[in-house]
Parts: sequence; structure tokens; C-alpha cells
Amino acid sequence: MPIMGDGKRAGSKPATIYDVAARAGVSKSLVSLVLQRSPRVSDQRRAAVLRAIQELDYRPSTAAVALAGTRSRTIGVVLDDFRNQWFVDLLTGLRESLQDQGHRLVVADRFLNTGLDASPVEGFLSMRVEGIVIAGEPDTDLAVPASMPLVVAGGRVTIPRADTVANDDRTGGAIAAAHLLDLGHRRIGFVGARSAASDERRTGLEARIAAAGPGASVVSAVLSGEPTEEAGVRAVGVLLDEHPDVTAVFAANDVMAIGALSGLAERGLRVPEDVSVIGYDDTPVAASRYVGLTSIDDRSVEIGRGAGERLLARIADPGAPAREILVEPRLVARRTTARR
Amino acid sequence: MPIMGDGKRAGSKPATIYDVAARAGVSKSLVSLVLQRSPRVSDQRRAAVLRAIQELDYRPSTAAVALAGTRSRTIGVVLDDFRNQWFVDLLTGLRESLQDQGHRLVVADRFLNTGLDASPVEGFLSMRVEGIVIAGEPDTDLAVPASMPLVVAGGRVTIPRADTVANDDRTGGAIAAAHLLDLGHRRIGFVGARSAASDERRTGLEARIAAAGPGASVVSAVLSGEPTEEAGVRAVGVLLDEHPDVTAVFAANDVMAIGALSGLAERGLRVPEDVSVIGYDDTPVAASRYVGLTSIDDRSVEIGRGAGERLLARIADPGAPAREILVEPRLVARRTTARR
DNA sequence: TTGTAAGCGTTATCAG
DNA sequence: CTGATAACGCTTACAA
Repeated sequence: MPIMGDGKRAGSKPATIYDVAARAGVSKSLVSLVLQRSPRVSDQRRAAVLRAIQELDYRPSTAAVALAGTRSRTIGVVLDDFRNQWFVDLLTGLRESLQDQGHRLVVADRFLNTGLDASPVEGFLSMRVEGIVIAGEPDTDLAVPASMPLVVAGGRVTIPRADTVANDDRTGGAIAAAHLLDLGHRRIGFVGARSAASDERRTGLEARIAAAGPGASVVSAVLSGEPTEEAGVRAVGVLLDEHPDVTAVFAANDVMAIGALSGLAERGLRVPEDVSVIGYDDTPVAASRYVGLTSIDDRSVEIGRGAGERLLARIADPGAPAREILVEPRLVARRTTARR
Repeated sequence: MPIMGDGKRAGSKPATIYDVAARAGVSKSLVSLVLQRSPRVSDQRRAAVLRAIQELDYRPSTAAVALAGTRSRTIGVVLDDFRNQWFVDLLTGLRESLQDQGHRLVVADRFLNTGLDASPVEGFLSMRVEGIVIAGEPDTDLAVPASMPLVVAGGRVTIPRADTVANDDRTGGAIAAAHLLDLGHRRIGFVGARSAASDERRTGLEARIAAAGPGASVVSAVLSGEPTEEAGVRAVGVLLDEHPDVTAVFAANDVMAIGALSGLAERGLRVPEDVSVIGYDDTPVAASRYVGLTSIDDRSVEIGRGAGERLLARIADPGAPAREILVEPRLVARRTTARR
């Protein structure tokens, strides 16, 4: 049974720093110093305090620490939606760069506390976080005070005063193009939706194909709505209706790519024998053995790490000019692309 | 551009209740009363305070509120891993039952603040949350003090003092069985792993099949490791090697079911023409048009709502006997099951 | 209805 | 090194 309650002090209120001080026979300040790992405490006293902390199961109140201290040592991470898995890797990267400095991470998506806060940012502001990371491009209007250190990770909205760390979509598109050209494809279709990321990826694709010479060309089906699986199905349908000769499809993201797979299957086309398909984001579904989708890895861990570093730099020097950092994506070849 | 900084007070420290009081020409307590929506405040003063709050962009410090108040009005939700998507629906349910009461939700998985806290529970304890919800069955040793209101949602670990709200796995297994029997299947395979949920689901399946009479039977392949996609592939392989006559496969969860789909495809078996497949959990992948996996919906939203209600009850009456609530799962029929 | 004052559990600033 | 003592921003009796 992994979960157990310890019997001691059950029911009573949590121990305070006073309790610890009394038990260890020292002053409250001494306890505080021990807590902050100050070297200016005798080993004997320190040991006594530590023992008292153990015995009382003492845990400093974050509220009191935040209130009394000068810094909250907390960073708020704003997600648009917990369903968008990519944030998981982003958090890994953020943790790597932020946690050595003792920063605590708090996450919220736009639904978590609806009804209490107008937006996740409101909640973070109340917590007096030292910095905010916005993951992706939330569609709500986020009012972040100009004085709050802010970095946008993975999104392409450029806010003058915010640092931006994102995957280089244009390069990603070019990488996809190069992969397909390598495999011998010359007539390539793009399926996308109305988003900045989709546009950039297409631009990268087209540029690289154009550079390959007159033998290769791109045709596109860009829908006006959200880049959903359904949109992928529809877009690939449109694409093939108009251009039955495409042998490879590059989708603006994995979700649309999965839709494209459905669309192709429903038309009786085999992947990758008849048509190759490549997605973008390298999501868990793409990596699934069942799907095995070739995709462009947007390097979320790297983005997270970079975002954390930028945020620290900005906290240290709020006046520093905003930077935009692009992380190089990379190809992850799987089963849905093949030589033609 | 959705994100904007408001110019006012940029750089300065956040306004306090004193600033608001001064600006509105009232005392700090009056401001506090307005904040708490007390009816015992004249409309005039209230308006003045509200205006000052607006003008100063004032936001109460959660730290100060928590420290001064008697309750933190915060509930901690412990997830094992942000990658296990089912928590998203759970949160929806929790929100529904908890937020009317003004409770704030804080979430953490076991990685979020590793290096700072020994476990997510540690962090929540420091925050002085009023209750904790454990989602699923975390593998870390969570030391939750006996005095902390606790409910386990979706897990099957039964802790004497904790309430439990979970999906009724046995009934779920029976529902899967009934569905397959309805479709005319008589020789049914089960693929699972070593977990309490898997066992319960199989038990439910077997009971229902047995009740159908001697014409129907179940054969199982239960692996010893984690219920992963790979495990699904292997398990369905073992199953078919030993029992080539099965016409339907019930997997302990969707992930294994997806693995089973791969395994079947690799053996040249078509789904659902040759073999029907049914999973459990009704995850987003199952719902994907590309996969279209028939599954058992574990009703996570309901579980969340129930967990929230139990937690409130327990907070109100800590001495109440622990209850175990089972939520009825339901079938979601898609493309992977068919009449034989 | 409104104001006063005493905490809440820490950190921080100084004298010893 | 150690220990008072004053903040920190807010809630909450208790008075007025």
C-alpha cells in the first residue's frame, strides 16, 4: 500500500517555526537560518533544529515565506489546454533550466480555475510569481503587466517586450521537403490551416522545393478553420481531387496528418506505397507503433530549456532587449514515408 | 495581438490593500469586506473601493490571504504523469463540484517540482491545501498526513481513511462482454497486464461470458509488465499463437488495444472483418477517426465530480466514514467491433 | 456601516 | 554566530 498517513500529530494544526524553535531550544531566527542553509550556524544547533523539524514533521508555509520574503521564487506557466500534450516536454526543459535556481513551477491551463480567475495570468499575478511563461499561442486575451518578466515558448506571437523561444517552422518545412525529395518525390502536396505556424511551414517547404529545380512542385490545400483531424481529412480530399498526381503529403501538424491518413485510406490509397505522409510536432500518437508517422520534431524540451534561460536572464536584467530564439527542428523518419 | 501589457504602474510594486484604502478614502478592513462581497457595505463606499481597485489594478496577494485567513480554499490534485491524458476530464469534473464553493485547484504531477519537493504532496502540504485528490495510482510513496482530507479518484488502492471514487471496472468488463456476445462472438480473447484494474476488467468479462452459457468462452494473455502499446502487441501475439480461433479481443486499456491492432495487422488479420477489438478508457486516440477504437468510457468527468463532492463532505466532516463510490462505465461503439 | 488592532508564519535587520 | 523585533499584506473579532 503506497499511501500511508503518519500517525504523529494527526488532527492538530501544522507545526510552525515557533514550535520547532521551542523544541530545539533556540530562537525562531536560528531556525530560519537553518532552513535557508546559512553556513553561519553551529553544527550543534543545526543538528538540534533539524531533529526538531523531523520530529514535528515541520514544513514551512509557502504563504508565510512568500509574504515575508523578497522573492516568491515561483514561475507561472500558462498553457492553452492540458490536452495539447506538447507542454509535457516543454515542462521538462523549463525544469532543467529553472529548478537549479530554486524556482518553483506552477501550471494552469485556461480552464483550470475559470470562474475564480479571469485568466490563468490573473491567478499567477495574485501569487506574485517572478515570471511567466506562455506556452504556445493562447487564444484568450492575456493581460500581462509590462513589468512582469515574460517569455513566449513555442508560439509565434511576437510581443515587443517579451522574449520568444520557438521552433524554426520554416526550417522544419525545408527539412520535410528535403526528406521527400531524397525519397524521389517530385509532386508534393501540402495540407494546412490558417495559422502562422502552418504558413511558415509551408513557406519553408515551398522554398526548398523551388530550390530543387523545375522538376519538383508543390500544391496546397489550406483550410480556413482549426487544424483538426477532420480538417486533415477534408484537406487531403480537396488536394487529391484537384491534383491526383501527388505522391507525398506534408501536413502542417500531426493531427492533420492523422486526418490525412484517414482520408487517403478512405480513398483506397495505401501509405506509404501510393502516397507518403509526413506530419509536424512529433506527438506521442505519431510515435505510436500503430501509426508510425514520419514527423518533424519541434524539440520541445530544448524550447523549454531555452525559455527558462531567457526568463532567468530577464528577471536578472529586466531592461535587456527582447530576444527571439529559434530552435532547429529535426526529422524523425518512420513508416509513413517511403521511396517512390 | 492578443497579449498586451498595460502601461499603468509598470515597474512599480503591486498595489496593496492599503493603497486601495487610501485611494478610496476608507479603511483597509472596508476594502477587505468589499473583496469578500460582504453585503454590509454601503453602495457608495463599495463603488469607491471598486473604482480604486480598478484604477490601481489591484489584486489580493494569495499569500497574504492564505496566511491571514482561516482557510486556504485550495485543493491539491496529484497526478502521476501529465502524459496520462485522462486527468483532463477528471479536472473538469472536479472543477464542477469544487469551484462553486470557491475552491482553487492546484495540479502537479510527480515530475513538476522534483528537486524541490520530495513529492507533489509535500508541496501541497506546504501550501496548506484543504484537501488532496490523488488521481489514479501514483507509484511514489505519498505520505499524506492522516488529518488531511483525501480522496483517491480513479485508483483502486483502498486506503482506510480515504474516500475512493472510481470507475466500476468489473461492470466495464461485463459491458464489453455483452457487446461482443451481442455481435455474435463466442470465442473471446483478453489481453492484459499485471494491474488491479486489468484483473477486475477481466473478471467482469469472464463472469458475463460464463453467464452466457457453455457456447462462449474466454482465453487470456496477461503479461507481467506495464500495460503499454508494446505489451499489447506481444500479448495479442501470444494469444493468437495459442488460440487462433478467437474472433474478438478485449484489451485491458486503449493503449494495449492499439498495440493489439498493430499485432493483428502484422499478422495479416483485418479489424473488424477477421477480429473485433475493444479497449478501455475511451482515450482521445480511441476517438480519433483514424483509429476508431470501440472502447469502454470510464466516465472521468463523473469521477471527478464525485471526487470533488466527497472531498467537500470530508472537509466538512472529517470524522465521516470513508466511502467507496463506483461510477458506471459505458460502451462507446466505433469501427473496431463488428458482427461476426 | 465603518474603523481599530491583533494576529497569521516567515524573513530581514540589527544589535549583542 | 545568535536572538529580538519589525515588517510582509491580509482577515477578523471587537469597538465605535
